[in-house]
Amino acid sequence: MKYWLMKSEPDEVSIDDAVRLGPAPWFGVRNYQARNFMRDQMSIGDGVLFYHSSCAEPGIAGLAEVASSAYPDETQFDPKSKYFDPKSTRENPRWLLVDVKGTRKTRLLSLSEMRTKPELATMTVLQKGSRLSITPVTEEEWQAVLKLL
DNA sequence: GCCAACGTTGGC
DNA sequence: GCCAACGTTGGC
Repeated sequence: MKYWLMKSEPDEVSIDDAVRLGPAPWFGVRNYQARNFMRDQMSIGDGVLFYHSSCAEPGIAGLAEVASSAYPDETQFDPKSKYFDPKSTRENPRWLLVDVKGTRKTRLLSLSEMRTKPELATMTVLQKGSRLSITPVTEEEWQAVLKLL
């Protein structure tokens, strides 16, 4: 059992959407490190901190869990999608994803509040220059976040 | 809209 | 394989 923080723009998919939809493909990741986490390290049932980014109040907005193993992201094959990748083929797909199931909306633990908590200071998402949309969360960090929600 | 930080691309 | 140029992320 591992833990993760996954960023989503609430204008695209919010925690409300994720809870309502149930298990849904986490499409659109186009970064190799983030892809590799999904491909190599995620397992069904892993805990996910659902983070709202690029919005008025960025922060952790709810909880979710990994709901599938990795499989190809269909949007890479769709020329009409903004995630289309002309260099990818069905025989050798470049981009994989997992299904993520929103489990519950929580209070918003804002980025600014997170920065005030010493017990969260080790979180990758808080490190300077960190931009990855998927980052691992330690057991200690996970427990510390849960206590604050 | 700005810009720091980081990732990717492509010429050599 | 290096690295400059360019693109993207994402908070502010």
